[in-house]
Amino acid sequence: MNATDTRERILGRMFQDIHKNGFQGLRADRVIADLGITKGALYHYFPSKDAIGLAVIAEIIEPSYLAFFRSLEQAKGHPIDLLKDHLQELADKASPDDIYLGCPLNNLVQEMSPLNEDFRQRLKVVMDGMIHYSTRALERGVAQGQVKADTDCAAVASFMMAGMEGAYGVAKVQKSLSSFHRNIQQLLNYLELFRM
Amino acid sequence: MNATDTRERILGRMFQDIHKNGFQGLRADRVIADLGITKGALYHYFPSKDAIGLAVIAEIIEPSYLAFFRSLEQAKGHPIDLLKDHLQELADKASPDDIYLGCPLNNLVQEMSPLNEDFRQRLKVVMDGMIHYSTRALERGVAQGQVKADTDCAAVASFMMAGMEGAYGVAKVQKSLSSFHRNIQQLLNYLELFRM
DNA sequence: ACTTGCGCATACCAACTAGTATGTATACAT
DNA sequence: ATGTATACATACTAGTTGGTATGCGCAAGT
Repeated sequence: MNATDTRERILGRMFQDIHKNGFQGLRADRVIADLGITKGALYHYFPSKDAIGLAVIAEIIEPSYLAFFRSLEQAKGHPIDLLKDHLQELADKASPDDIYLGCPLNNLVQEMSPLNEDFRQRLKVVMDGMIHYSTRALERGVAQGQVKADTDCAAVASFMMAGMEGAYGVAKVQKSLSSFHRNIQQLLNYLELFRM
Repeated sequence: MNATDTRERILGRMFQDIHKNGFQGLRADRVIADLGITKGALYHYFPSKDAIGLAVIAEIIEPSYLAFFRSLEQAKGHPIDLLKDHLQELADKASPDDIYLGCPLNNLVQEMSPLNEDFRQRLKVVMDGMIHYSTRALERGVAQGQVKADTDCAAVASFMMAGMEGAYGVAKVQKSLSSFHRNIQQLLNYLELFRM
């Protein structure tokens, strides 16, 4: 096993532990014991606990969340359909555990935004990115006559994220996958309003 | 100062500290030092840290959140207007700090639902209550011809909560009051769809 | 062969943190 | 007056937690 493997193994488990317990609930000792490594390895790769959290955001959360939204730039098709399909896919792929543990991005936003400005700015980059690419997709739709001309694309894109995160939150406290599906369905209905 | 005063002073500060730092970030020592009392007083009223959190939910969060939604049972007026007015009031009254720290209910939901089943169930009671009373208000609206007959009242009520919580979350990471207003406005537009 | 630096392991610590054991002043009932 | 419960204060502890200091094997460059 080479060096990058160890680093990525650490990050992967840290992500999982943060997902379950939150960043403040993350116990580095627990994770490294679980991985069968020691503090020497951990602090060889990361100078502090905060650095671990920021690396998880930058190297795991941001790429996975932005991948789809970046792809909108090159995507063919009706932007409303593209966005709806993505939400539908999120709903279809969501396991009970995904719902129970919640959206990793949303969890960290709720927990860390008021506590650590570095975290907030990193998380904001992800959120702003998702909104930005969605906005642009809708604007192209307007230009191409696929989306109603009077649509406030930025507002719709922003509310799509809000609805998505809110759907995760409500489903999380209710521990209910069907609740998530119902709320995503309502969000899909909302998006449909802006189709030309 | 009598006994109930002390207990309520403790709960109030605990609520504030949880609001800022989360339950896992709550430091009882910090709060009691701030209040000028000692551990003797704290553990006289609460057997454990968990008990403090549950008391905060039951005695502070639940009453304040459910007050409006319970009032819907007796309220006169168009249910869509009642719900919209409440959301508008939330938006109008929200201070930058309210946005920065987020919705206390939502914060606890995100943090504690996967970690502590007692917390989750307490929080679920609040959330279910809000949805329940909103659903009933919409259903009365259907019966009175104020709300479209084919409305899935429970789904709309549920999504209203999701949209509200999501609006808090997006605004929180963006640290932006105007973001909150924009998203609430979109939620108001959504609700308007169901007016007869 | 010898140094250098990487990739860890071991041992340790200081600070914290929830919780406890015990004492005590005051109010109130008897 | 005396017992009793309430409402705290003081002092302490056990367990944890992030972080550090140090050492060591090994691979690669010279």
